[in-house]
Amino acid sequence: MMELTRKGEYAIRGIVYLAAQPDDKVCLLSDIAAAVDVPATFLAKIFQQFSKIGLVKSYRGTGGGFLLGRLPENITLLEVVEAVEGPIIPNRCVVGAGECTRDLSCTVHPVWKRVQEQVRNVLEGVTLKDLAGE
Amino acid sequence: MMELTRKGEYAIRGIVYLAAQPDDKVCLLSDIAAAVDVPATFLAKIFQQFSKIGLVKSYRGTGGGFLLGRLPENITLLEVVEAVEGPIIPNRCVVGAGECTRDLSCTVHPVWKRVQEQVRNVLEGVTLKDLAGE
DNA sequence: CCCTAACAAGACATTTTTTATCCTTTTAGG
DNA sequence: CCTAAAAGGATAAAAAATGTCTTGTTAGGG
Repeated sequence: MMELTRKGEYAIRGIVYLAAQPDDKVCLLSDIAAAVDVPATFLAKIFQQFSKIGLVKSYRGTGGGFLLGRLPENITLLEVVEAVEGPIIPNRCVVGAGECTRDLSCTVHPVWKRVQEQVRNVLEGVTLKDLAGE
Repeated sequence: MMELTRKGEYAIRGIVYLAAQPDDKVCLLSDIAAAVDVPATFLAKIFQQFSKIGLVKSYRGTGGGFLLGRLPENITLLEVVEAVEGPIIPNRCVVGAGECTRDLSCTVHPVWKRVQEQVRNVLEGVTLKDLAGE
């Protein structure tokens, strides 16, 4: 339970690799994929998602590639994970009122809410700088 | 991400229902299923898992059915969830040494470990008595 | 202006997991 | 024995995860 998918793992590996590169080095997708051992086509999809929300910047054409959208210390693990896995929702109930028909009587509800908060807290407290190790 | 499956939801609903019953009332699976709005055949599988590890007791034949294996205050939500969803493992790495080849270099590892602990803590702090409301 | 390098985007295919259902077997009571 | 009820195994349908392929777009360099 609560397992990160491959996609999530790949996403983290890929962006942590970027974070570990010299500041404005532009990296080829193919190089990143090879370095972190992820299928290049799959990683492409992941980085496209990152690109859309500005987690990474991308350049096309000759000399193109990827680099981090912000400073590593300003990108949290939470952002990375939620970017590819969607919001952290341990239970459908947590989403919001109305989604859970047994809303009022549902005593489990607040428990999942707490789980959600705890997890988010941990992930929010870790930046790519931490993960890249300086 | 981190979403409980239907099975998990059903499991909780089912066993919380049991916990809310008078102490040694034996409940029919069909009644429980109807009450908590879960397919009876599916709930049967879930309760079989519960039964194997003693979370519930079952009796066959006429007058048979299910009741809680222990007092509601002695069964934690963690047990219930792990019984049907397996151990709480946010990331394959956390399982143990050797499972993750990039073990040593994996800076993400300890983060997931912390997530795991936080989640387990929350779920362990809630009992079926809490959930059944008295 | 064209050719090539590189990412973007969408459609498609495969595999695994989830979500069931059904049938047969076992156990127990009456 | 006959019926009630759970146990267990096999199977099936649907959804999600995982990956691939093809085509489009953008940019640089001769």
